[in-house]
Amino acid sequence: MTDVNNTQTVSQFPCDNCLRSGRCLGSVVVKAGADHQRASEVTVVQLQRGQPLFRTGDAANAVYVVQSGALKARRTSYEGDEEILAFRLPGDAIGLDALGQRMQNTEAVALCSTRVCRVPLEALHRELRSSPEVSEMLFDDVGREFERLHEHLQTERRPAQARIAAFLLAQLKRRQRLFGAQIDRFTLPMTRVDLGRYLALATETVSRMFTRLQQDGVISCDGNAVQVLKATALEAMAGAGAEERAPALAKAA
Amino acid sequence: MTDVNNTQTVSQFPCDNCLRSGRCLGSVVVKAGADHQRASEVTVVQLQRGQPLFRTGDAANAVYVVQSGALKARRTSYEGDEEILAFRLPGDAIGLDALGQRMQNTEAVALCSTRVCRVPLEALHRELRSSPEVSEMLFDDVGREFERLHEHLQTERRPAQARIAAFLLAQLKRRQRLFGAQIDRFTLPMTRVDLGRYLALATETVSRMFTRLQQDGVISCDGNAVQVLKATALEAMAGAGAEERAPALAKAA
DNA sequence: CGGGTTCTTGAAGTGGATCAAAATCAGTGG
DNA sequence: CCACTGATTTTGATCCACTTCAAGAACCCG
Repeated sequence: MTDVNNTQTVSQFPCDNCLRSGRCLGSVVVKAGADHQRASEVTVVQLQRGQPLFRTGDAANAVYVVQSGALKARRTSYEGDEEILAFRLPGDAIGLDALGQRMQNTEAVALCSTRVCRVPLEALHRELRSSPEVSEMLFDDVGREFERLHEHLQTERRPAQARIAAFLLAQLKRRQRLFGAQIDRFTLPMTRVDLGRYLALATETVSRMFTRLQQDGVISCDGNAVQVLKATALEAMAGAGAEERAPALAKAA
Repeated sequence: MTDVNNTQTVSQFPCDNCLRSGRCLGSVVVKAGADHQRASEVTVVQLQRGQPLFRTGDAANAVYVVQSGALKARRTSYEGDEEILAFRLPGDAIGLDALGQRMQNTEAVALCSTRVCRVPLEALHRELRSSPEVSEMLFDDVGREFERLHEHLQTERRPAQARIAAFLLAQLKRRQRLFGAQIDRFTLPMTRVDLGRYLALATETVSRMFTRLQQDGVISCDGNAVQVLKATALEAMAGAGAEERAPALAKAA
């Protein structure tokens, strides 16, 4: 099956190959439907790097949950260039911001090969009335997204170094939650440019901050592969901003 | 009736004295309840200037709708000072961001004498299942709030002048929608300090921008009473930022 | 191996923060 | 009605974090 956008609809059993099976909005809707002997209209969409899940202005007739891969939620600024509002990782809901809207006013683009679960609004509305689990899960996701936006707003008001530190920490914790392990290395799915557009920093500044974090021995990284060496130092920077930098700065002559 | 916080619960018929009667989340919940012969648990709360509707950490067991007056939604930044996430005017919902949460992670404080409609989450959940109007209205409010946050995020990435212009325009349009008339003057319920904390600008910068807007003849204002003289100029500034300022700048020697 | 992105590094310019201080305003009580 | 106190606002001068501009360097892919 292929839809207008050349996106692939993969399976009729959306949760079959999903890491988060049973713990996402999609799955509770599927389950609620099944309880009433309804065929699920929830489908899986496969995207390639750079491919949009939807564009600004598209009819907002579904919400989505990321199964694997990563996407960015973007907008176009007044000056005409890209602004990134969020990165979406497995388990994240997409499109909640269009709940009351007719149209999408953001654009969701895959950062790499990505699999997404599509939940039609119609099904969501219907199961919302039949199952308290659905409304609970929806409220959870909505609340989490508000919380993330509030945090992000706060982050953007802090100095560059703190923004990067906060971002890396968030990524780290996100992966740890996702894999349930104490990992310390991961690969960022987004470019420095994307990161700048998410954190409201010039690309050059992002780059400089990465360099600095490496010099200070807080992280080590090769391209987008990052290893966090001193999580506590990151936390300190994310919290405390630029008041005081790490002690390791006696090196220039 | 008086509750723990010294807030006054005023009436058993919450919509009686409300300008927005019938066009808000509270009223559809009341209506849905009434349809099932249920006594409404929706109540009205009266607040004085400076009085909190709820504090960070309070149990999140209700959402609210402003009937009259104004509030600010605040948080404490890492540095310990106030950050303002939103101003709430009549018709606005408060507390949607805590939908999936147990606790409030913001604080809502009245900016002046204010009347708020309290909708217990329990009632909301219940009527959500009985009435599609409720879920529709809720989704509307949630979507609008996401949209506002996205806009705000974009606004904060723009130069100071554009932020102030965008803010004033938003206020103007808000009042026009509220009163259904083409008004051009209104009184801001918040101080310059509050405004700075909302727009992520130093108070001094806010003040300077107001001065400049007056010098350029775009607005005229006496304290918090603002009159918009050239709405189109405001729009241009909100859109175009500081690339080019109004022509009237040949005055310094 | 060429040609495009993406990333890094350096030097210079600037918007807004910060510091400092005066001016205005809002109560409050004599 | 006015003097007094504290909060809010305004204005000026200085400073700095980040942007912008400019150029390499590294990477990636056909």
